[in-house]
Amino acid sequence: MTKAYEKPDVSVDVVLLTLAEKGLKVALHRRAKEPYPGSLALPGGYIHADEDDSLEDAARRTLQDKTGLAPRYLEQLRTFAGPGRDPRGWSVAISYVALVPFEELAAVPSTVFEFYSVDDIPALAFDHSDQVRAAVERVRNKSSYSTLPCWLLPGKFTLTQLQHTYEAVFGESVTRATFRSRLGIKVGDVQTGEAVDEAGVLIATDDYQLGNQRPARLFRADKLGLFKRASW
Amino acid sequence: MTKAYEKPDVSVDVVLLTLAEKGLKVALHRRAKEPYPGSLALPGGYIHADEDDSLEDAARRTLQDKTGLAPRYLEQLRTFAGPGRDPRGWSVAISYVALVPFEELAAVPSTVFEFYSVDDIPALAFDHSDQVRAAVERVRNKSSYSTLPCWLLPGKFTLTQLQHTYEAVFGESVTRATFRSRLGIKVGDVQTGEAVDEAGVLIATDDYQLGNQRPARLFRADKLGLFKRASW
DNA sequence: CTAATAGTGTCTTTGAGACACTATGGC
DNA sequence: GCCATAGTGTCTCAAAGACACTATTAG
Repeated sequence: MTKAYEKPDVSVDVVLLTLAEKGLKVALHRRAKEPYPGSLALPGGYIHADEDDSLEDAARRTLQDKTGLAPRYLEQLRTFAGPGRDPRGWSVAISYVALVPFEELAAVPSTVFEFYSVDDIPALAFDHSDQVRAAVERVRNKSSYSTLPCWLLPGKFTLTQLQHTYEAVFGESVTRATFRSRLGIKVGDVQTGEAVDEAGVLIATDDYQLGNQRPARLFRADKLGLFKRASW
Repeated sequence: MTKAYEKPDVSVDVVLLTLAEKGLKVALHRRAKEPYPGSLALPGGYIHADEDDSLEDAARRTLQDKTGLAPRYLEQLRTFAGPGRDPRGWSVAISYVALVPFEELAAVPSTVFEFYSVDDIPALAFDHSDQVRAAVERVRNKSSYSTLPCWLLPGKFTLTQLQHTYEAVFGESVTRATFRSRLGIKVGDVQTGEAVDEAGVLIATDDYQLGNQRPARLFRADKLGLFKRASW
């Protein structure tokens, strides 16, 4: 009963998603080493028992090492495991989802990642295609009842930009008024600066985005807000 | 770069939940061995790389070995890990939630488990309290937009029993008509046997539960159904 | 002034939920 | 007949969403 079972390999993979003009994209890199050299894969790596204090730490360290990025949104997705996903044997991969504004990715050398539309994913190493599918499903689903899409935008954004983000995530359009009422923004509060979404998370700043039109108030979100009901 | 990092221990833990008269209960057993001998803990065990074909297999095997149970509902919850959760060092625990009808537990010897109300959990070994909390949160949340509570009932059940189950999970009552409309059951369809919930998962059988009143049609659910909108 | 986009008031329709009425068994 | 619980029809009120109107900038 106290037989020592062979320990499986344990790694952390990160599904890094961003929003480009044509919709959600996933960041993939080309593997150099065995197994699957030359294949596209998610960024990931082994846990470093001596330096990682948590799984999230390991995920952040992996991204930091490979790209220098520190994503503002990082969430555990699910754990993928089994005897067949890695030719070296029984393995465990704890998968994370990271959301990064497209603008931040300009700082990453273009040789590190290739970006692919999440609705048109090529063949990937290991079970990484499954991980991407699960991540996209999670993001779409969670966006329907939360302020999650805020993390695909820069720190400050207009309501119209946020609306376009939701529309890109879901591939569906709504009217401005409908969008705002879905967020739970009470009419009249945008101008007074008391605008607040249903979850009390969207914060009106005193800055405006100027341009060839009426200036638009800029908002920010500090934490994830959950709506009472799904709405998309 | 090819330094061999020490592999963490990997185990699977199961949060086994059931519904007794006074609400949701979690099954706990008293540990015999180190670490934490004498403490209450979740059932769990190491992965057996030679016999487990998946994580879910490992979870099922664990339950089978300890109790002989084969839960109809089993779902991966989340992975808990870190250097501090087990005194033996960096460890990874993939947590599963299992739902079992109270009736099925009669077959398990009463010495195996003690049942505790999920809203009044004692101190547990490792981070098992966190796991229970997360499991309950998941079950409550998912019940608000799915037919998940069906798995807390025997194979066939009346709509009233199902309503009582939802009410026990949430600790809140509604009228019969409200409950049925939440499921999306169209009026008039219960009697004709075409009754179907919003997700098309509740199946009307031809059996009725008799008693000192008008007989109630029995239903069954084969798979989990998701509603379009949360409703509790 | 016009063009362009931001913000809001109003109306319609849908649907959630409370209530009360009808149905059908055991006694 | 009565009691008890199952199943359903109806009404009300609130929220979702479309549309159109007003507001504020640049040029």
